[in-house]
Amino acid sequence: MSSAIDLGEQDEQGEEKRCLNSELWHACSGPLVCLPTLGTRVVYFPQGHSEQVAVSTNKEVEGHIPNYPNLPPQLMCQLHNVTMHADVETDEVYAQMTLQPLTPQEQKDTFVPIEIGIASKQPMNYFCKILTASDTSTHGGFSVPRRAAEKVFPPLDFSQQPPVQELIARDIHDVEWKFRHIFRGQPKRHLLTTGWSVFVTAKRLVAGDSVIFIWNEKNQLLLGIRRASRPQTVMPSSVLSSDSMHIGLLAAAAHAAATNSRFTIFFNPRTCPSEFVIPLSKYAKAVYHTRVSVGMRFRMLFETEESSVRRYMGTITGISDMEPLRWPNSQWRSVKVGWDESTAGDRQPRVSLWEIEPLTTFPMYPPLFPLRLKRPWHPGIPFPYGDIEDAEILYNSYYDPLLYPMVLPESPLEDAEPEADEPTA
Amino acid sequence: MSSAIDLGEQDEQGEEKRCLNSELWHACSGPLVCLPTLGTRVVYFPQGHSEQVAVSTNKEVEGHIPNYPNLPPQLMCQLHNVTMHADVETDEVYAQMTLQPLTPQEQKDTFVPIEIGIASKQPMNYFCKILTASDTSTHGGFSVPRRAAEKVFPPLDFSQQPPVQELIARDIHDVEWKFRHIFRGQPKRHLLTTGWSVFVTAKRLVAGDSVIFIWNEKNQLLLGIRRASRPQTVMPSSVLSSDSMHIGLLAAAAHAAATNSRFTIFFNPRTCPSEFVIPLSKYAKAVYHTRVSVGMRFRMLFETEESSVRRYMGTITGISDMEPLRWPNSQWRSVKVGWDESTAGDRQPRVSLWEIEPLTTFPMYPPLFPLRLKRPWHPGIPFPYGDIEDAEILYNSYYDPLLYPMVLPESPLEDAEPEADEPTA
DNA sequence: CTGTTGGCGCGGAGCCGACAA
DNA sequence: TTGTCGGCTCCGCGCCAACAG
Repeated sequence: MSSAIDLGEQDEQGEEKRCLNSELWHACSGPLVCLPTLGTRVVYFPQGHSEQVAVSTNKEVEGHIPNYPNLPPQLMCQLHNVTMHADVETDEVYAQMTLQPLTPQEQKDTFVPIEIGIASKQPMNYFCKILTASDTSTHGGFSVPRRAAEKVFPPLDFSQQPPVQELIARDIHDVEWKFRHIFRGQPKRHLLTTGWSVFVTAKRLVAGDSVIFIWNEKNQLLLGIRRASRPQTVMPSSVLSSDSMHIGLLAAAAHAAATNSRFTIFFNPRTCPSEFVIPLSKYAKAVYHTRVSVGMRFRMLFETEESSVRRYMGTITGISDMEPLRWPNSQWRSVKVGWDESTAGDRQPRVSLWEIEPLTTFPMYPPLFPLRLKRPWHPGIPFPYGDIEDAEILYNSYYDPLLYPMVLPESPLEDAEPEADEPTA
Repeated sequence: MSSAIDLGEQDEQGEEKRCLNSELWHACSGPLVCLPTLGTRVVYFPQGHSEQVAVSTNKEVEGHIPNYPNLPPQLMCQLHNVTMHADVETDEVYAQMTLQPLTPQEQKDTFVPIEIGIASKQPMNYFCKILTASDTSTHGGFSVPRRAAEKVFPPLDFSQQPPVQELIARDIHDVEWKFRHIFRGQPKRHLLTTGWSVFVTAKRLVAGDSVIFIWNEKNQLLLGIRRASRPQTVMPSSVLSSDSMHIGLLAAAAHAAATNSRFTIFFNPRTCPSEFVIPLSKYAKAVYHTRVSVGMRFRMLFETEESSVRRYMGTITGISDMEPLRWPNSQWRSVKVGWDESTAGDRQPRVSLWEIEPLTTFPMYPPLFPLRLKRPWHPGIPFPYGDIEDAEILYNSYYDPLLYPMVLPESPLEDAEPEADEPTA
């Protein structure tokens, strides 16, 4: 029950619609969302996946979750499939990925590629407007900001009085919507009148939601929506308990890791606090190439309400495991931070290394020869700072995996305990 | 995001609304739905739970699902909580249950109680009408069947011309809806006019859906809906893959069974093909008290479109495991049947013993003294017909657990294999 | 430049009985 | 008994410019 944009091989689930311009999907997802490239190697974080489920179901884990000792906090995988989707009911965008954990041999043979994912190619001719009360009321139409209209709408014929034209825009399901675009009033302004209210009604838009218009290279007008209400989106509680969902994602990943078989995940960019499938190269660069220490200043990108990007500044206050018992030696949100601005409403108190940009860059010392790293991030053995709470200085390695091939552990599972189903504490 | 009707102890999830008349929930669920009683012992069937997920997500299991050898096909549990809910968006009814697998000691001490669940007390003064095209069009109101109006609506004052009154009905979320009830036209008929269309719009009703009006003992008018479209209800595919959901429910139940801890399930009576949590007494009566054989005739209750009940006749064509590899010795849909009427559209080709009513009843031979059954339905040891495909005659026991206490296996897990995460085939 | 409001006209929501099934 | 339709009325959707921020 969703439209799909297939980025690669055959979609396993027989989705029908494809070939929709992925610009619209990315525009709806936001400027910071970046999907990994099909066929490349990625790192999957069960903790991040769990966070998404917790946000989606609006419930933290309540019951007891079994341990999966063979499931590392970061799981290297081959990305076999990436498809973009949009919920038919709500137009909520999400991506489906098919991952396959790498065998020890594959990990050994791995060379970290250079590419770091599909750049979130924000289209040039687009605009995003937050709907006002007037835009969504039944009293009138949609007031188009002047610059927006001139940039993304076809030019009006100003010989007419008033200048009018019909706009045809396609939404993410490839459905056509027609609007009357008129330039009138005193002072003059661009308006969408006829056709606008049926769109608002059909999409159930309210003041505070946003619409996105895109004029792409093929001279097509695309139309997307983004809902304001972050809290409590879908609540599929009537299907499966949230505890079972948490167990399900962990057990599915653990099973796939144990058997080197494929598993499928969904990524909801609008609800998910942080991406939990990232390119291996991005991970390697951040973990082995970056030196961070307590007190260090950093920048981090955030999305604004108007769908643009701004930087927030902060200071690293600690480096430690987020969940030492369940996920020891995890890179997920291992950096504790404080934010400069007091209005740090939804900014997390913990971030991951690849999310931030340290300000004080140390000079790099490339090694004289390719360094062989003996299981540099094996979950079974501690990190350099693995036992240090709030370490003073952390530097992972001078080794640059983007410049030199990275040698990976020969057998990441060889000293792990047999998988059991036991309580944590 | 749902209303809840609490049947017992404190709801763990902090739901706010309660105390709604459960008559409405049962009316919306259908006349055959019967929830087990709080505090009693029940039998949980992972296979049935899996069926519900498959129907809800509209996807069969595609990937590979790990085995859970310690999870028996029928799991005896204590029922700690039962709450009735309705989805806020769709009014879809569902129940939440908290189950706790019994310890070997508890199973040993079990006496099968007599009660067999909350009788689905269909209220007396109610009616259910399938909406016509005229009922749902914007052209007019709702045509009330004469008998229905006279039975469940307050009597009109026929001294007026025409007789009119205002009806106030509460839906399952306790929201008030007001309607103008008038008796007019030539010939005279009961109609709901003002207020009806806003209800149809708000609930997104279409022709084919049903409405239910109930006049309960407290002189309250209740109003429920039932949607016609059985196929593809909610599709929460954007949260968790259906494979992960299947794994999740199995892993959650297996973990709870291994640790004797509580787990939570949701039951959707409108989408679920068969109830997968049934009272222990009902199970025991069907499995130990009933003799069935190939060729035997039986009756089974089904719900009609008009929310009433009718019997369909059929013949038993075989008795065997539905999924011999994954669920050996399972009572779930162990009876293969053929239906008399060729229009057996959605009637399953396999049913469970407790769903049918054999027509040829053998005389009962109560034992002279309480019979001690050594693990009569332990999953690790075969049933009397466990190795027989399409057995000619099956009789489980003359022992009647409703008349005599049933002695249960001392340790249902003692000879099970250690839990592993291995492929099936 | 753009959000909101008063004015107002017209299309469809919605009430009615007439039919017929 | 009740589903659908033509007729009719009137409410409110929706187009317009006038403001003001």
